[in-house]
Amino acid sequence: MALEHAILVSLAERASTGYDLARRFDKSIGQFWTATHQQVYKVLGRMDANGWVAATVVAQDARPDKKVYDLTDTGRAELQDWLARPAEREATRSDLAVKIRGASYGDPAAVAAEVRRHRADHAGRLEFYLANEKREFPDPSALTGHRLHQWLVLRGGITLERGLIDWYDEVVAALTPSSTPARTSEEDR
Amino acid sequence: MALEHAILVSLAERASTGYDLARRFDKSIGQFWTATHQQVYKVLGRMDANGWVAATVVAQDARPDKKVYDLTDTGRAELQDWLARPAEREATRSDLAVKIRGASYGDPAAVAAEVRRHRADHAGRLEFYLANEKREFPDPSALTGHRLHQWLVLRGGITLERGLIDWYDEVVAALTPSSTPARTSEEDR
DNA sequence: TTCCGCATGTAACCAGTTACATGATTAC
DNA sequence: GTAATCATGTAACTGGTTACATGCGGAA
Repeated sequence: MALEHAILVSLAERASTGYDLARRFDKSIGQFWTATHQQVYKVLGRMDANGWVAATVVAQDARPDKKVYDLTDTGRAELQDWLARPAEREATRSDLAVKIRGASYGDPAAVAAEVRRHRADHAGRLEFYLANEKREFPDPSALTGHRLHQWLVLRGGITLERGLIDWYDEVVAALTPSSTPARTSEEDR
Repeated sequence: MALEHAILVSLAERASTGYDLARRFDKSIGQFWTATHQQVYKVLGRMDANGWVAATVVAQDARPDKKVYDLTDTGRAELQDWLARPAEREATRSDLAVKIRGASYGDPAAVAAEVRRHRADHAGRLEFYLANEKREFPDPSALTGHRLHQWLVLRGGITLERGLIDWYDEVVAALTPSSTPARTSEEDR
């Protein structure tokens, strides 16, 4: 039950339409919280009914009308309150880890290949984050306020991606019968 | 839809009761997949109906009867098949990250305190994993087969916990106005 | 006597996913 | 012509959580 709060944070940064929120959940915020547009609209409706957000209908030409949502005072108070409440430790769920654990009940080489595929995927994502960091936060030491906090979350993404990549490398090395003990290239670090 | 498969892996390692499976999901397997006993019983029922597992009722004295589940050939085939299928990239969800991102809309110091709390929690968990590793896998280079795979998953847990701790340290440092620039102790590394 | 471990479940609920639906404009 | 972008939604379903329920035996 935290999509509500992720939306509150997102709207605190900038008033937006459901459509736009959904897109933002594919990008920066989506690093640690994702949502489809359907889910966003549903929750936004509930939040509106609760008085946490309010919509302004904006007519556009050559475009469908849109509802721009913004926080109400109640919403802002709820956000503040939520920030002070303790957060649950989040349950990590990983299909791939379960597959690694079960590798000997199938074909370990196939599992290794799958790990390699995920390794590449995460390497790409890491590169994307690093490029973002360079572009958006060229001078981290000068950051304060919400820009600093945004950067910190990006740092989290970077650190976790690096961890995953390291781990996947370890797994691939252990699962590959290595006729050549040469390691995979490190070009992403 | 992967609790099924986590259970298949768990049962491949050892036939067990639902109760026992649920407990194991709090421990080793639970590192990357958790489940309550209610959920386990429900899924186990479905798997039984599907013919993936079969139960043997064992009467006990001074204890309630129990149903010991084991894989059927169909279940084993399904497990093998699943291991060869590609795994989805798992969506990371973190309340705490959302709070960090939104810190300036509340009290950043309170968020920092919360991060510190999680830091301690993960440090404890890391210690637990490291102790496990020492106890259960004293000589990793000698490992093969499913013991190797179990160790690899434990390694993943260790790597990810370390990453989280590093990140939390970075966040705490950035969020704390640091009259004393002394870092928090490193006793967990 | 009170709590913990063993052992199994049902029922209600909630969050999130997938499929389906509409409709205009703009870029290739 | 065809796909992508903007823009909003409904409906059915699924996976998982929370609350509730039962009952014995042994340890503190």
